[in-house]
Amino acid sequence: MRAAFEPLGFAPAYLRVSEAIRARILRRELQEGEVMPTETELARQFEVNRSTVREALRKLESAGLLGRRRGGKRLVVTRPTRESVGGGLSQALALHRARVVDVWEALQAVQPGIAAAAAERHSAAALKKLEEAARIFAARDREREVAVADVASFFDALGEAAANPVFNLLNEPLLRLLKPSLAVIIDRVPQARSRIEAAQKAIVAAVKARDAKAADEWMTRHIRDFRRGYEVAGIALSTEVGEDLGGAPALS
Amino acid sequence: MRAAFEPLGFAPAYLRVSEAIRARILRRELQEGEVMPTETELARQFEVNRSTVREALRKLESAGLLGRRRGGKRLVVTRPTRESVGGGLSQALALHRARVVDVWEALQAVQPGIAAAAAERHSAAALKKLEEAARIFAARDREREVAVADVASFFDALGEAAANPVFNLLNEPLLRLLKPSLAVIIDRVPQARSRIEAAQKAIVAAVKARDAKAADEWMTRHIRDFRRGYEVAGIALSTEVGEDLGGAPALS
DNA sequence: AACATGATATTGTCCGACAATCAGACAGGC
DNA sequence: GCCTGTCTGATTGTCGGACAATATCATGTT
Repeated sequence: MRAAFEPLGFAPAYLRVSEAIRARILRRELQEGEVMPTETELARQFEVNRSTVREALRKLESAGLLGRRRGGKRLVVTRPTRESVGGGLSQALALHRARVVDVWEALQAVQPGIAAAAAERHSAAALKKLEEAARIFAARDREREVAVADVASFFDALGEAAANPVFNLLNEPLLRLLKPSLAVIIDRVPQARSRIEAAQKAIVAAVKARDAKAADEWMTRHIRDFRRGYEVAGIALSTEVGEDLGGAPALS
Repeated sequence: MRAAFEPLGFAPAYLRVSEAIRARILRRELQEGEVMPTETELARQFEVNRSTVREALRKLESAGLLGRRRGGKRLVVTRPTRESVGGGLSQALALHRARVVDVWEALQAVQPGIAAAAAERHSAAALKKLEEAARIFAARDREREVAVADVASFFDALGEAAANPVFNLLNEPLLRLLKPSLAVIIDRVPQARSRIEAAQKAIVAAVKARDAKAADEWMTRHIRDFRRGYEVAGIALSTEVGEDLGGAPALS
């Protein structure tokens, strides 16, 4: 009995519908921004009930392939945003019991490469944004948790400067998971702000000078510093990263 | 007119239901493996119609938080698999017009770190799997596209050896996107197999010796070799990675 | 204990209905 | 000309009920 039979794949209608639409989106037959036909029309075309269509649409919606304009009613073809992808990924990581040290390690692996890439091929506009991000963090020295968001912005800007969508998408979830613990660090470690500021300045300089090697090294040091931060702040490296549940339950 | 008004956030019922369930899963009040109440029961508890509940469930299903056992009817709480997360991410990357060079660059950034981590703290079992993966690739010298899957397995095994869920989840989508072009390389570049084999051997040795630095370096070289492969195989680095649409439309 | 059997529960799908509201047209007032 | 109010139609969100197919479970049989 060498070859056991696969259960023959009957998929329920709502899945087949959603796959059909998904395929057309990925094949770019449905372009980004295009408004979808109405539910009734889709039901007519697929020859299924509207309820069935709606179930299919919900799947695509939460995959980030369909969305709607602010306050809009009709669905439009969308390409998954950093947020939607990042949300899914960080949620998954939370459930996989990822620890801060795991996230840190990933950052350690990824960020230097991003910095190097950014140094090599940033555009003028991207550089401007990066400098701006660094400036903002440096300026608002007295604010509270806004600083955390500013740090994230810096990494984001760097990711954009690297002009690599892969980096951009990978960045988002890591930063999201980093934020809570970073907030603690900034609260508890007095010198954290100045160290971060210094690192950002150095990185910006390296990027500006298109010195990939220097950018890489500074970033490596920067991330290593975070680890020191954890220790000084008394955050156990084996703490599990928890999803900030209750985050933005989607706006109609 | 300093403060513009936020649109007040009314969310439709199916979203509120899905968020409610999601929150309880993330908060671990619903444990992995637990079977969900029936749709009718949920409808009763939330005081909405069953259709509404179903739409909510479809969302969670495609987020990978709910799934069902092989041929099962009831939904069970699941934690997103590598495949489900990877599918979403690689799909997003395809739509973001990521190019092979982008994916390659990300690999270049991530893999050496993974190799180093694997060297530092692999378990005996993980090492065994890694060696096994390398052995399989080396052995099946005459097979066709299975080789590609074997390469992926090697990276997978390495990711597992690194014992970091973040690495594991990041790995998956990158490998998935790499596969098609890797197949072309193996087809067109005669020496590709032996070079990969050699690199794998070296990496395994470094990991076994718990020599993080060597593992890092060999992996760096290994990935760089892929780039050479692209050039020799005549694959333009600016080729867009395309999702293999039609892949496993989900099995009932 | 393993297995066949039948009753029950549950999902997948359909139909039809209605309120809310979004989009666009249209008219009136400043 | 631009803003406001009003109207109409189209579309979504939600509901209730229905039914076939089948997974689940308790039961009885060997």
